[in-house]
Amino acid sequence: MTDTISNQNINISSQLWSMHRSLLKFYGPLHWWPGETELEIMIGAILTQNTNWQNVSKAIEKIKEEGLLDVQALLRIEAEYLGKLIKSCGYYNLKAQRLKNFLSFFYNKYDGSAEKLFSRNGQVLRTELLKVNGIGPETADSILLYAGKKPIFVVDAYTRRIFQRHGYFSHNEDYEDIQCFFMSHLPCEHSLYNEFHAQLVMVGKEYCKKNNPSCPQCPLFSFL
DNA sequence: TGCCAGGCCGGGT
DNA sequence: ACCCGGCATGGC
Repeated sequence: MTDTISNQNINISSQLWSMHRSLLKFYGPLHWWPGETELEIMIGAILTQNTNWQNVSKAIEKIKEEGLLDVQALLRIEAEYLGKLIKSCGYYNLKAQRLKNFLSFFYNKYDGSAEKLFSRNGQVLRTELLKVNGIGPETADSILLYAGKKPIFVVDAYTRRIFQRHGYFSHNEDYEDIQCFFMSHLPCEHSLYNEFHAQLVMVGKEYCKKNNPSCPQCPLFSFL
């Protein structure tokens, strides 16, 4: 009985590892997250909520053009003006406020210093981030993994959809269930989680869209 | 043209 | 504890 269970677990682990290796061959190293500083990555994580990255990068460019990629500068300007700058990424009023919520937290509690922020324990910081209005589990984990280099697996719509299609999930697992699935079957390394999530997003964008059946060109086709 | 994108919140059952 | 509507632009 226990043998069966642990064999299954070993099996899942090797499947996941093998998928990751195939994707590495297919895409090469992806060097995520796109963004030069921790602040830029964290802003991107909020702006990309339910939004195409292309629209987000335009918004970030605007902020940079205005010389406002700075915690205090962004806190000083009106939310309405910030909304105009980030208009291209959609939900711009909402996201302007969410950015300000996060930046206030970041500035008031950590002096706007990424070094101070990420000197905290990952799980402790996660619960703090989740208290900020506008930061949910995926945004918190993206910040922790990609800006903070914490070994925390990020789950997004693509991850869910791809592994549903491969028969690992049904449709009612919550975020924590899926995150636990990956973290319990993979070594706890931030570089692995970084690369794997980036790979899943690439596969999702190109081969696993919503109403787009799996095709032989998909690098994960042989795993179906 | 219509559908989709790297979610999250608040209110109602 | 779920379920749902709202938020909104730009690309294909």
